Amino acid sequence: MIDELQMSPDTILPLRDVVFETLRKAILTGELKPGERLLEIHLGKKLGVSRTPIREAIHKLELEGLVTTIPRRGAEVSRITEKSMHDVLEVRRALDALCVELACERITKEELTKLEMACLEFEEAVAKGDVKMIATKDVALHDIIVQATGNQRLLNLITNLSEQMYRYRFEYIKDVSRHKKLVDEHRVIYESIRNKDKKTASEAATRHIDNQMQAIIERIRLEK
Amino acid sequence: MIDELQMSPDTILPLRDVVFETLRKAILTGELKPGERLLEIHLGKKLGVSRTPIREAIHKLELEGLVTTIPRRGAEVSRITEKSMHDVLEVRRALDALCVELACERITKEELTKLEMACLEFEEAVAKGDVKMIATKDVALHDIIVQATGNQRLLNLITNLSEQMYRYRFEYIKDVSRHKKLVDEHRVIYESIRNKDKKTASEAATRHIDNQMQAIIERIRLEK
DNA sequence: AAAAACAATCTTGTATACAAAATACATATA
DNA sequence: TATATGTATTTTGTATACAAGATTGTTTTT
Repeated sequence: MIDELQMSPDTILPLRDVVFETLRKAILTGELKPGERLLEIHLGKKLGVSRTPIREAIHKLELEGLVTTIPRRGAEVSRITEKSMHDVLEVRRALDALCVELACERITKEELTKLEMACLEFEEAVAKGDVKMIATKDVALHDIIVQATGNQRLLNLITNLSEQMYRYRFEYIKDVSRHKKLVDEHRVIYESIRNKDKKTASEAATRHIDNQMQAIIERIRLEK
Repeated sequence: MIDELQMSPDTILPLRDVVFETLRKAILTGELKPGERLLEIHLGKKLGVSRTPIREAIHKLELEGLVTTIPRRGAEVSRITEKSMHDVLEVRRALDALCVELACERITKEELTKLEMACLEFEEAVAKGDVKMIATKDVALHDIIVQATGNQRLLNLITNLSEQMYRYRFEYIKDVSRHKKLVDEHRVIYESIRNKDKKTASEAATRHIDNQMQAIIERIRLEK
């Protein structure tokens, strides 16, 4: 007899979710560009589904902030302005500071070990100079910290805010001269969390986002 | 000839938005109770519309966190747990602190005057002991501060988080013994924003939410 | 030639129909 | 009696049809 049997949960993912993920990815990777209109019939034909799941996916994307809709006119990919990105990063900075403070209080020994590992793996990626790997390891590291807060709502919000800056995630990594700074900042964050030193941790996290903000805003100005 | 003509924007509000507002209000006021199922045909009959706008409204509510849906089973009003409320308030506390800090930097003279007025009106309501009025003036006061940050994203997030605790908004006001504290806290917040004293302002804002948290969590424990 | 009026087309908003999955209840079986 | 099985009902998921508003281009008028 079988004691426990777990079925793969996404065997029959609803179409609307498939469409949502597809469009989301297309927007984040820049395949669908800011300002581009999202026509329901057109997308439906392209993806081989009816308008209904397309509509539902578009609405979900709207709530996530990735698309903007005008009544009786339809949806378009949200335009990114310097102001909107600044707004996002300003909030993100505060929430990241909150994250590390809460992590100081609540992180477990296991998570702390994982965090140290993530730091090392990040340094390794930097040593290799592999930009894609650096980005991946950076996300992994921050993920561990958010998880350690145990706050689901905080996790959701940070995930969403990160999404808004996805297109620019390489900007602050590409500049090799910043690499040492990045490694140092991660180390400070890790050590201050280990020492339960909230003040140092939150200052480091704030600086960390500040640096990214600078790089991203610079990039947006260039796009004009 | 007419130079400018502004049409009332909600003359032809889409049905889905009407339904959304209706359901939202019903949930916030407790007419629809946590755990209650939201059946599409049933709601459609009740509101005199088809399933389509109901579905779209439900999805929007889901993204706002007010309802939870299980695939192939449907939606129900989100259940409020002590943990989930704690998560919400923990984030809210940090964002409110951010708000007053940004307000210190960016508030205009006009907004500062409005804020002072709002403080006085709040005190007036407290003097009268009118709980409903106190709640209204409290919201108005905080609204001015969020507006003063000029950060649209922050405004959206705080609005959403406030929504999650709407049902409990009277809890910390009903207790008359807390009234003096509330008035004092508002005054400290106002004055420190005027003096551009970020530290004092953010500490006061944090305490302000902490007090609410205490009252609300207490209330939730009693409900069990 | 410029502005207004009109018509054709496109696109969203809403309703409805049908398919598939989940649930509940009754019946059969050990 | 407890468990399993089968069936009817309910409910969501998706497709499609139709109505109404928005857009565009053309024609008409001044």
